[in-house]
Amino acid sequence: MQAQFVSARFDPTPGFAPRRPAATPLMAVSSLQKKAPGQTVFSEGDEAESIYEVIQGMVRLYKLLPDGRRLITEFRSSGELLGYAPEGACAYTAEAINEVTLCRYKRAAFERLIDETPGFAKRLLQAASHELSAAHSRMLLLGRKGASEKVASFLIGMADKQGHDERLEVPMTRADIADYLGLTIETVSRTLTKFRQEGLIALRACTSILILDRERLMELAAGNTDPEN
Amino acid sequence: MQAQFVSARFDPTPGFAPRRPAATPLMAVSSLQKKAPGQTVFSEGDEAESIYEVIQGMVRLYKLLPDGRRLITEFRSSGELLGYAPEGACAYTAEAINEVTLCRYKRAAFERLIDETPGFAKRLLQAASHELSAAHSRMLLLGRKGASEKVASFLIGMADKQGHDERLEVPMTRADIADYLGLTIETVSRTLTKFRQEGLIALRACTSILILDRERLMELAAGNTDPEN
DNA sequence: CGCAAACTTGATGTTGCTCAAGCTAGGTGG
DNA sequence: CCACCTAGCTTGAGCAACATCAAGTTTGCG
Repeated sequence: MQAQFVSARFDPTPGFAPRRPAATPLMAVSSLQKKAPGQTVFSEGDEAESIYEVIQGMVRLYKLLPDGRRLITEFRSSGELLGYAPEGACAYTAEAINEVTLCRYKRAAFERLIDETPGFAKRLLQAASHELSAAHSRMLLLGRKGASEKVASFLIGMADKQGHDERLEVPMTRADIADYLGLTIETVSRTLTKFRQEGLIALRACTSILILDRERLMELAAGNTDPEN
Repeated sequence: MQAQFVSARFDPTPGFAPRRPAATPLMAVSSLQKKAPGQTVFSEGDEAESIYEVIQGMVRLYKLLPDGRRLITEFRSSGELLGYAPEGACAYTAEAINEVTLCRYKRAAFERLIDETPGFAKRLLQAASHELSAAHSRMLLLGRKGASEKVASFLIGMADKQGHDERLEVPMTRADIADYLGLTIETVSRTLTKFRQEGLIALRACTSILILDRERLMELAAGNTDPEN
């Protein structure tokens, strides 16, 4: 789910709501939690007993095939929700990428809130619809885009998410990026090198990318093969 | 969205609710609609003015890249909903595959119903969550499965959807299947031929498939490369 | 019966994967 | 403070899976 719909509902300052105890029914049952890089929040198939909101840091959500092939369905950062699964079992695993702070809500209390707070279910529904729309775009990317288009989409998407036009902080490894795009580490690396040689980006460090030609990257991301140029 | 949550709510006989005019507030604003094969219900980017429930037939939902590459995000059949987009614009195009009967609900009335019917928003939310979970599985398929695994997943998935263990009616063309799996027509055809030669399936006609070795197909679909056999 | 659309099959091509080194950077201990 | 060490990244060579291009074949409909 997307964009602070829990804390924001009760406190206009996202990320601080849970620290004021019992200001609302929900906060009474919420608790802060920290995760070190690589730690698991919950695993695919677990019973969904809690809903989490990311306060700080970045989380990867992924699914595995039996032989270890991995696909990261989404990255979650500050203000975003994870773990809501009315069906019972979690559909994916959630792991901390860097140092992560989470706010945890008990499932039962969350459900009660949905029932008792007029308009809350509708807000969640709108968030879920938005997320579904994003999921469809990702299917298009995974099923029909080439490597350059995938990497360009990733760069533009992350930049938008971070709100910067130019500098782009990439806390995840190349392996994470590869598993997010349905590529291998090597192909991601090669594609970034190619972008660098073409002057589309610059790499300050592995984790810090500068977007030099946003126009061209957006063209690529959109799937315009663009014969000129 | 999934599984008759509109008509089923008001009438236990799915597909017949809209035919009894004004039995509920929603029906007062619903209307039946027919579409010939290939006809468009709505297009990606259109303002979402209506929500549709499939009464009969099958609909494909897809997204396009500028150069015509297509990815079918989902097939919809009897009892399933399409077109709910609170954000305003449709995220995908919807087209009839065969002769389709739809029940159309006005957006405004649908929204009013959400606000005024206790529990309705929650039901929709649960359906949306279920759909999200399916979307994640499709990402795994599109990003990490090979051609055989994809086709096997398609066969098992369609069989489950139709409720049959053995016979499988495939109203869509090979092109539709290919665009659903992120493959080409030729690869789908070759893979089906291979399955036939291996005794996993039999083709009565192009549109009618018999599942002979469900076990093995499910193994394949799950991604078990299975060295024995 | 004939036609067109859909499907199958074959030959060749290309993209991205695999395997295999090197390289770089950040953290640790001497 | 510096050298080492390791995890992560880059680069290269060869390869496999799937795409593309090109005929044929079947199917369903008028």
